[in-house]
Amino acid sequence: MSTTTVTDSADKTRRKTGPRKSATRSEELRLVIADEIVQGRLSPGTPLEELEVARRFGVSRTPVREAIRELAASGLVETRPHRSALVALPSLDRLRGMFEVMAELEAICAGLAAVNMTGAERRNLEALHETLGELVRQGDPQRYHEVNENFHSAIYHGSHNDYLTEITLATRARLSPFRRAQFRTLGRLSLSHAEHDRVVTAILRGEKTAAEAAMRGHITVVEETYERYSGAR
Amino acid sequence: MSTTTVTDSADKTRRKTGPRKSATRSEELRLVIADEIVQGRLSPGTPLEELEVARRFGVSRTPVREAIRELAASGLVETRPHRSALVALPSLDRLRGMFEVMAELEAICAGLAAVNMTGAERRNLEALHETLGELVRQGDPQRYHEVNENFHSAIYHGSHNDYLTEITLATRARLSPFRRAQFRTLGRLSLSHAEHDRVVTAILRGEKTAAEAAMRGHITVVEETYERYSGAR
DNA sequence: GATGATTTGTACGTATGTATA
DNA sequence: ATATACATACGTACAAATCAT
Repeated sequence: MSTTTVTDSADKTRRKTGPRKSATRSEELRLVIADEIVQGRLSPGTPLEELEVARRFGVSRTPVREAIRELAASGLVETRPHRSALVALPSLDRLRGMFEVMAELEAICAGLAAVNMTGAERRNLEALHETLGELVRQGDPQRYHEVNENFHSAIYHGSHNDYLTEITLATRARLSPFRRAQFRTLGRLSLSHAEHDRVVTAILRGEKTAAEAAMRGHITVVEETYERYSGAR
Repeated sequence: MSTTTVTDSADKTRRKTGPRKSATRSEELRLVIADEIVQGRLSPGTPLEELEVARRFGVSRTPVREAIRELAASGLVETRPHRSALVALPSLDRLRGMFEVMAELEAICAGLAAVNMTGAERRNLEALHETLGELVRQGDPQRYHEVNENFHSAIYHGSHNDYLTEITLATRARLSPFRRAQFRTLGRLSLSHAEHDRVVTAILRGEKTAAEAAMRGHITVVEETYERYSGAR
């Protein structure tokens, strides 16, 4: 039998409960696929065939097409007319450029955060930093990675510039498939934390230029870590 | 020169002639609508009804929907589920943030251009600068505006960082509907050129930091010009 | 607040373009 | 080189949501 009329559990009525599902299928697909790319469950270069994706999610090709269109515009996938979309696979040159921009964007965020963060935001940043210190001591790369994301996000938001925060998050998402191996070694973990310390100190003191420099250095080191693991291409 | 020229009869077959039309209707629509927004022919806040747009271009709703989706992802239009898309109308606060980011992005471009530009690129930048000087003397705001776009684009490309160039161009496009009144006064024209001079001098000398500072100052002044003309909102 | 009109969201069929034998 | 296979591009029909009255 065809899979039409999905029945989808008798609940068609409006449910205010539940984890805030997105209103349209396109949007839901976009979020799920983006997450799969960012989390690395879909590797760069993987083709996204409309029919295959549609079957996988039990929807028609239309919302799939629209989701892919938006993912392409946001840079997570690449499309060419009359050919299947692919999970984005930037050249090494382009990746270098993206890392360079990432360092500058994060530096700008840190500089603005040093000036604009509220007292509560500064205390929160300090707390995150201390948590990360604990995780270094415990040697937990997995959780370090998670809290590290929050640490950086806190600085983006601390800039009090929504547009800056958006493009920085977008760039981070596009780079995320290529920095997976970052915290494999404990040495890198502890070095990262030492660099964070310089960033936090500068921000808490309100020293804009120092915060920028510290963050720029931190991100550049991250890039070098990537280049070592990725090898030539 | 081709003498045949069959005067497009019912020509549905492949026509290699013509001004390189884009491959798909969606893409063509996206480019045309984006241009209308950037050029100011579609004002911020204008609704983009799918059927109306479809009729205007003589196509079905499908490619219109896809074009609008991509424009939304690039920030030129805003969409909300089950409601018509609108030409983007950012709050004044958000606009300030976007101008702030623009200044930083252009500063980064200028700094990298100072280091990375080739000899040919430097000569081309100098030539553009001289042309702009001519246009100031002639008092031609219209053409100044046009060449000014090329001047800034030349610096973006001079960074030799494609990703940086892309997000800078995208931000400029999103801001363009809000800096229309920039060169209304001759005083502004001549001031702009004086600022350019500092930028060009620093770039030609390869002085990264000076180029960044000069460009940052230039863009900030542009913002202030905007704020004066736009009024409170 | 309910109802009809309008507009968006999704499904599906067919045309068209691309790659491969 | 022509033909064939296959995926996307577009159009159309209908369902669902929003809005205007």
